[in-house]
Amino acid sequence: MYRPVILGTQPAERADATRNRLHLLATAREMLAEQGADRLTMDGLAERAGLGKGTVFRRFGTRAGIFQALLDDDEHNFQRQVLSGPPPLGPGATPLERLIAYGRARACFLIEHRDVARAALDGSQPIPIGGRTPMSQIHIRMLLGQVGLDGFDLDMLTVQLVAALDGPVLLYLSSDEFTDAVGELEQGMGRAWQKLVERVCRP
Amino acid sequence: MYRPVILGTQPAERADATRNRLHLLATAREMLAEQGADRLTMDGLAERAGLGKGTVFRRFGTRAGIFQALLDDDEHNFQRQVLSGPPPLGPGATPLERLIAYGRARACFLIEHRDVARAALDGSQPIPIGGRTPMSQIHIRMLLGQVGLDGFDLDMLTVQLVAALDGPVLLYLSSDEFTDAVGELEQGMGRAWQKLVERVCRP
DNA sequence: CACCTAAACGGACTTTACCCCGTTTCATCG
DNA sequence: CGATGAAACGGGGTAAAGTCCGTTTAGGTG
Repeated sequence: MYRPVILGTQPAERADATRNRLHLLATAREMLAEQGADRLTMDGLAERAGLGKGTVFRRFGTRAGIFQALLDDDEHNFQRQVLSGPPPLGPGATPLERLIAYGRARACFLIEHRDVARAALDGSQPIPIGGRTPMSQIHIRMLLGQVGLDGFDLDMLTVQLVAALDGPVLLYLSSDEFTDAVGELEQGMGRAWQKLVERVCRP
Repeated sequence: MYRPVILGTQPAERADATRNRLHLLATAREMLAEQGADRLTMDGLAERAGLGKGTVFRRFGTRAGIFQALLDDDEHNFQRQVLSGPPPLGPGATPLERLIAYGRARACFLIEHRDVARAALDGSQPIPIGGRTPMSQIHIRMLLGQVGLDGFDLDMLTVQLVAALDGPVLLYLSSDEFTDAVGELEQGMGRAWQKLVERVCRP
C-alpha cells in the first residue's frame, strides 16, 4: 500500500480537534478576563466549554500549555512586525538598531501580556528563559551574527542576552506591586537594554 | 506587663522546632540521594521522618521550600569564600577581577548542586532569576558600584547581569542531556561570562 | 513547682493537575 | 456508500500539594 510520507509534516489535525482547540482557547480567554489566571482550573475550563477533562489535556498537555498556546496566539502579530514590519524593528535598519528595537518591543509585549505570560511559566519544566520562546533566541542570534563580533561564542552570548532581556521582565512579573507606572517601567527596561547591547557590540 | 521588644529579632525558634527542622533536612538529603528529587513527596518525607505532614509544611511552607533550604545550606561555604576568602573571589582583587571570578564560581556552584537547584525552582512563585538568591544580587551590585561606570542604571544592570549569569545555567539545568562534559560546560560558561563582563565594564 | 500562653504538632480533608482506557467519531479507501 | 483503523472524546480514578483545627508541648512567670 502506498502512503505518501512527507517528512516533517505531522498527520494534520482533525476537524473536530481544531474546533475544540479554538473553542477551548476562546473559553479560556473569557475565564481569564473574568476571574484571572489562577482561578482557572482544568475542570472548570472543561465544564464551561462543555467538553471532557481528557480533551483539555490531550490538546494542551498541561495547565501551563494552555497559557503558552494563548501567548503564542498573541505573539503572532509581534512576529509579523519583527519579520516583515517597518524598520527599525523589521528589516532595513542596521543589526544593532534592530537589536535595540527588538529588546524594547519584546519587553513591552511581555509586560502587556503579563497575566498570560506569567501563567505560561511552568515549574515542573523550568525553561523560563529562552527555551520556550525560540523566537527571541533565533532572532537575536541572527542579528548578533550580522553585527560581526570577534572572539565571542555567539550561541552562548545569545543565551546571555535573552536572559538579560527576559530577566528583568520576569522579576517584574513576579511582584504584584507595580501595577501602576507600567509605562515608566517599560522605558527603564528599554533604556537599560539599549545601554547593555551598545556596550557589548561596541567595536 | 513589660515585654522587651527587640526590633528585627523574631521570637527565636523553639528547641523542638529546630530539632525537627534539622531532622527533616537530613531525611530529605537521604531520600534525595536514594531516589532523586522528583520522587520526594511531602507525605513520604513526613512519614520517613516520623513526623506529621503539617509539621513539614509549617517548617518549609512549600515543597520547593525544602530544596531552597537545602541549597541555602550548601551555599554557606560558598558565601564564606566570597566574603572573606582569598582573591580574586574574596576581597583584595580589583572589582572587575572579582566580578569575573564570582561568575565563574557561581556557575560551578550551581552546576555542582544542580539537582537541588533545579528542584528549588517553583512554578507558582516565579522568581527564578535573582529574587530568591539575593546574594548574587547584592554582591554583583556592590562590585558594579566599585567599578565606577558612568550613565548606567546600576540596579537594572545588576538584574541584567544576574540573569545573564543564571540564564545559561538554568537552561542547562532544564535539559537532562549534558550529564557528561560538565567540566567543559563550566569552562564555556566561565569564558562567556568573562567576555560579557569585560565588554560591559570596558571604559 | 504549677500555671499559662504562644508556638508546634498531627493527620484528616480539600483541591487540582494529570492518567487511563473503554467508547465514539472522523476521514480514507475500496 | 460501508468498512476500518486511527485519532479524539469523556469522565471517573489517582496522587500529591497545601489547608484546617483540635491537641500537645516548650519554656517563661509568679
